[in-house]
Amino acid sequence: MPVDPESFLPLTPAVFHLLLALADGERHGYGIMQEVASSTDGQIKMGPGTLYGTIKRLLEAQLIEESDARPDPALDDERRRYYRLTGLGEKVVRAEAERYAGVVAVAQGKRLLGKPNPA
Amino acid sequence: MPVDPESFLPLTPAVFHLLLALADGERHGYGIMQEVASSTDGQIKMGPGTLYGTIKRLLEAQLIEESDARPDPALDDERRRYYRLTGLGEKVVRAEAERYAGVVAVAQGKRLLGKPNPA
DNA sequence: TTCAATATATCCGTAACAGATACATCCATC
DNA sequence: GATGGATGTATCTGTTACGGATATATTGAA
Repeated sequence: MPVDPESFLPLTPAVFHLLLALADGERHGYGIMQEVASSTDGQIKMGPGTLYGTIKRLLEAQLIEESDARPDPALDDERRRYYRLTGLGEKVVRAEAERYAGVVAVAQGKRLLGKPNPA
Repeated sequence: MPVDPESFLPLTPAVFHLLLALADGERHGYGIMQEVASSTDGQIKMGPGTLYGTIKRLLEAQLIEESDARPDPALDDERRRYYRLTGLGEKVVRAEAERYAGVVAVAQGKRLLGKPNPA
């Protein structure tokens, strides 16, 4: 067991949201910003300072890596740099998601929330 | 509508865990520390620096207030200072809990988590 | 051609975090 | 009665993350 994903927890909100944005496929920086904003319904807006600073730290920690893969050249933009989760990054984001679920369960136990909607 | 609870969001993790610890009744500082540790299964450990600094800021923001109420004198300790949520504090912690639930739903949508356990 | 949106990147002030330190009391044990 | 660990509050301070401002350039629509 080389690295324990749990040792990265808890993640800062910026780190978690960034990893979460990459959880369903690679994206470029600006696309991460948009995904965070849209998936949180505009509640979280990551500015460029937070975005690129966090990307740099996540690259160093090897939770994400840059990708050479390019989408359909017709849709591409030369300036873009694409990133994806590493294997470790995926384990970490999953562990943090589970921690979040645990916190939500605590909040439910204290009757701050309605019971989960089994839709 | 004097103050919008949403305007406090997102809370920092320390603030959220502290408010959550008070959500089911008043506690003293040290008791908050213990509740945070036990409710998160030891994953979150709040040291005294974070604890008392955060309490001070939450008092100023009027999300919590000090309580004069004393439990059974036989079980009490003179040194303790008890805190409880204000009406605003409760609205804020509920709003943040809902935001957390939303993030968990996003993680579920990206298949990072099993479906919620309808136990 | 003009302008907003896209796209990446750095700089830096502010604020939160978190460990170290301090000090006192309570309580169980020897 | 002494000792020591847990309880309890509080401050100080170094480190770090955050986040707005700024810079620069390209794309694409009007």
